[in-house]
Amino acid sequence: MSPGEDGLIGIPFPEHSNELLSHLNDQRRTGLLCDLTLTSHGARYPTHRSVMAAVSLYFRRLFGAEEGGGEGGGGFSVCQLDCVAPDALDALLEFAYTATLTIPSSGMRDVLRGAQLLGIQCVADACRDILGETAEAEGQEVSAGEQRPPQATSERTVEIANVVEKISRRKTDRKKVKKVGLPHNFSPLNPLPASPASHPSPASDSFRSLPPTQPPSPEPEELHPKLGQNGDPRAIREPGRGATLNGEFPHWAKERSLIAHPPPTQNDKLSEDDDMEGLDMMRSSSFPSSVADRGAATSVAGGGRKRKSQTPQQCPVCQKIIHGAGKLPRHMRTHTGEKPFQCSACGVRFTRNDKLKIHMRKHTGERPYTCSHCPARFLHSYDLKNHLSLHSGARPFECPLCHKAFAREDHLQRHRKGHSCLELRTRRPRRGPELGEDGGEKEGSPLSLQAHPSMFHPRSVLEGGGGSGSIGGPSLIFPSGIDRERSLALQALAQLAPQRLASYPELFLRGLEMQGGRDLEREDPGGTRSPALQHDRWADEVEDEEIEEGE
DNA sequence: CTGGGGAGGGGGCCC
DNA sequence: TGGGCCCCCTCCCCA
Repeated sequence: MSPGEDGLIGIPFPEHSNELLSHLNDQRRTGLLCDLTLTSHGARYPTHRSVMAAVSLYFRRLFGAEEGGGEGGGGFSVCQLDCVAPDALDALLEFAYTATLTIPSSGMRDVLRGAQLLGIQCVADACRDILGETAEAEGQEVSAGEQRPPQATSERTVEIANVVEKISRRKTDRKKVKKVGLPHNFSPLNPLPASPASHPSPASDSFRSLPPTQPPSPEPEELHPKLGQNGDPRAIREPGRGATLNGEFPHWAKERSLIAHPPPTQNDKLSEDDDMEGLDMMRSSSFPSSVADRGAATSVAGGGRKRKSQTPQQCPVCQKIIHGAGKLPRHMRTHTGEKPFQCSACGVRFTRNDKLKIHMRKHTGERPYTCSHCPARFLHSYDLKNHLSLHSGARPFECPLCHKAFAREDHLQRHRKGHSCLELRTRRPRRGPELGEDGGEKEGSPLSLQAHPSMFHPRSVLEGGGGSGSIGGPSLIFPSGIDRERSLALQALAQLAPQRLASYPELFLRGLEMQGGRDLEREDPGGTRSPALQHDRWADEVEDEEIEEGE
């Protein structure tokens, strides 16, 4: 084999990053190999310097300067971050190790503040979106220029101190998970804005002058760091070795060009060409989002990354292969529960605008599907199709057990599931392995109910608890109170389409709220709802019946 | 139990 | 590549 580039084979291990992160999180929780302790108001958080440097621009700069500056080979072991509320720091650490940000709405501002201070851009962006705030609004006061001199340090620190006090007062409602309101400009038939820039809500007073971390944007409201070299005067270095949150914030602007990405816009794709050091790191710490991404990952080693075709794409949550360009975001909404399309008449919300369009027919009275044999009109084409079978008298769907015929396949399914012919059902154990071989003879018949070996069998991340194939891996730790699947979905969405985080409030809160109700009921943890599984089981039953008839 | 309607979700086609 | 539109399938609910 030639040692040249042609001989290289890229074998992707898409779960590697997830497993790696998961193991690091385990180490963090057990204190294993922790070489850095973050403290905030007495709370201590063992962590890893490498992880923090990877996720936080602040720490990257801090440790980079530490090593480059020769401040000591051992480095800091304790970093006091009293300027970040303990809960927020906890949430940010959780994010760093799980790629999941789980916070109550009441703590959103604390986390935003912490993310800004620590230079965790994507978290800051997400929080800003949730709060309906724009970087522009926050930056109004500090828009004088990108290079605010360090003289601003003193006022900055005072503000931070005040802010932290406010944070402490607000912490009492830490546990209250409230639904964040939709953006004010949300309107029926008008999806949530795709860009946080379209959120006109001003930032809160206590927030305006915090050091911004918004990436460079063409808007004149571009923020600039206001925190001076002593960002937090109360942060003290512990005896011996310790670090304070200081020194590096003025350099945000310098490095921002490395991590920045344009504000989410319609064209905000994962532009691999951009040198998005920080964000790429964070993204890669999440999980593969699609088949295409896996392919892309294989070419990363070569330097320039190519974006392969997005079709088909694999759902990072349920692993399902989604066919069709642009269909994955649509599919992802089935996990996140995001319903950006709201009926202006009744307020019902939908995941898809075409569903909303059909729904609107109820209000407009439009029934475009008219029966040619009777005055019956229908909202759905499939209803008309079913209806026509009544005229024709066709009942192509026959129960293989009791031979009762139905005009609709779903009615046959219901019949089969019910007790109608339960007593006639299979009386022998399944013969699994032979199933696929016999299926062909029934192909094409509605009665066949044949198995489709090629059909995808979705693996529910909720079932079994094993989750070895799920994105986060079995050891990913998700805080109680948030649905695991939706947590994964949120991660995936953040990675797939950052611009869609404009609708993050809905997503996030769906994730927090979804603990029951119809949606969960419909998720069918047992997987029985999977069409493929259903067909397989039916095929088994039909096969059994055939055997019995043969006997 | 059955017929019918509404809705959720996936895929194909097109722009 | 993403979104709109449509068709299809499936499930749930109601009368």
